Amino acid sequence: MVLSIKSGNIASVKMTFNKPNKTTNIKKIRFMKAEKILNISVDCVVFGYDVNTKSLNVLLINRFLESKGEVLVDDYVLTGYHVYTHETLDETATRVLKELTGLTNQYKKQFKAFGNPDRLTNEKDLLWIKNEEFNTRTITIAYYFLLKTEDVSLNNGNDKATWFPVNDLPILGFDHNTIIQEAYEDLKEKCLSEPIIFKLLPDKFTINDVQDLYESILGIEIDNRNFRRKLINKKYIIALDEKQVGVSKRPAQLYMFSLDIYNKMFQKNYLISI
Amino acid sequence: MVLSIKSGNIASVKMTFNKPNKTTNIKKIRFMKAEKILNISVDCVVFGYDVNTKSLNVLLINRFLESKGEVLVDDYVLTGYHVYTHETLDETATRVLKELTGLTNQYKKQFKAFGNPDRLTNEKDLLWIKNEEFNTRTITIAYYFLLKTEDVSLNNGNDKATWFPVNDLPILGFDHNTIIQEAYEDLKEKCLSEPIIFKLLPDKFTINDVQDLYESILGIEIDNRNFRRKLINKKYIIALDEKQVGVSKRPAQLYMFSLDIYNKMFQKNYLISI
DNA sequence: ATAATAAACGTAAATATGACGTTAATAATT
DNA sequence: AATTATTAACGTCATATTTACGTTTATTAT
Repeated sequence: MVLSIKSGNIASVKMTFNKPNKTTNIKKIRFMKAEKILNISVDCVVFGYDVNTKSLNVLLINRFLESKGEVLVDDYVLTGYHVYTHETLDETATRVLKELTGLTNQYKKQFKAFGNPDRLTNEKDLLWIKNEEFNTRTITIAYYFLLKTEDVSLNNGNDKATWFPVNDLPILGFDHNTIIQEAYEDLKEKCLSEPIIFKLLPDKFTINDVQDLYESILGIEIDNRNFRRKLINKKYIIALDEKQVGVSKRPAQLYMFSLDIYNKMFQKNYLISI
Repeated sequence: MVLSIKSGNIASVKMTFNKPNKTTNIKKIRFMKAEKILNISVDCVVFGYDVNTKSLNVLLINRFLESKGEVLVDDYVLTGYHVYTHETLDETATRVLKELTGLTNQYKKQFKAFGNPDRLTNEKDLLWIKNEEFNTRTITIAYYFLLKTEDVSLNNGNDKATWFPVNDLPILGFDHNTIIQEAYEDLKEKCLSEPIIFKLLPDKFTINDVQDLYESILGIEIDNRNFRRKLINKKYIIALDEKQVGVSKRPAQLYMFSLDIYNKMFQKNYLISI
């Protein structure tokens, strides 16, 4: 959306941002008695994996602010919004994702709160905040989502959302580079011990797809023969009666992941590995 | 401390709580220009291990509120306080621990934010909040600390702090049972892959001390012979020229943990165990 | 038919784990 | 001074897992 606003110290302002537009928002507030908590927000690191380009991406939105023909701010930030008084933190995160992508029921994890007093105090952030209704001393609860890049259509028009490879991010507004970095660290760790890798892959995948994804996330090389054996032996990795189509070499066997079987088989092992 | 306060709907109130008393606090605010953020707090789960009784404990403080001779609230809660505008979340946690125990430089971890709209809405909580300066819609950033029970002297007089075994907690105020439960789950997980166990033990310990602690935390039995072999083979578990003293059976070898050696040896292994 | 390519399978050594039996050292007791 | 009780500490073997490679097979393109 593009808005013309008069507010703060800046006389005439054009700005774009990922949030419900003012009119809709006011209606919503009157109807649901929703009130934003002005110093508490949720920011979402949306990880999307592109199985074709083998790229782990983060969804960012353009933060654009112009006054009297001068571009004041033009960079990228995470998607996020204030917590409403009536909702849980999880609900805020779910709402934010839905408003940006239309998606619900994606894997989501609250991984850390960021609350340094100086987290919103660089020059561009201050310019931006002047035109927003929020507090400089805002604490944000950060979540990350895991989904498939292909599930998100970026043709919604209004939101200037763009995928960036997680290893090739621009300098972001606020403390959002830090937030992504910490989300990524958490993802690296968690994908080793929980089957969340499959949240990033299509329902039908090849063993090599899984390996490529692990290599993308972890930045390492894995021996294909050992990896293949390991995965195939898992009861919850199920070979389908299907093979790849449209490939110009020997087509690979397709598999699926069964969360049901995983959960039934799962038993905490207390292996101490320090 | 014991305070007599007139505020809210309750005419004459006696209350005790773990926080800087009003006078000190106001002075501090004037001097440092400290201002509490009224809807953001930090709560601390202080885990303390008692190597003698082999008990993993949580430090709780008594929440007591009396009006006209009637006891309105008399239960336990975690220690916590509002975040000041000038401080980071980590600093808040450090401050809260120091005010309760006098301790600094203890292992600390931010593990989750709790922000359900109904988290402070049971009867006792509402009574309590009436006499406090904070918002019913408060979000708390929860930390846990790992230390030795013996390092905390509870004879400070004012604070009614008490150790409770983590597996035998009373019903707590606010959502503090939930918070402790989640801290405990995080601790269970983390102690398997990081050498944080040693934060709970004295500098000099026996192999059996470590095993007992693991068994306390995880609630499992471990084969002593296999566990011993495993630990002794670690380069960073260093045998000292000392043995236990004052035991009435064969005294055990004392060991120490070298974080230096651990860090030098440490290299991330990307073992995929899903 | 043949070549090129990637998928898929195989093998052996090294390492780690789990289950259990045995020995050694010390303090208390006689 | 010898004996006993008790806990610390060491040892062994079978099995499972990991690592490091070599080999075969199926498919498409030529």
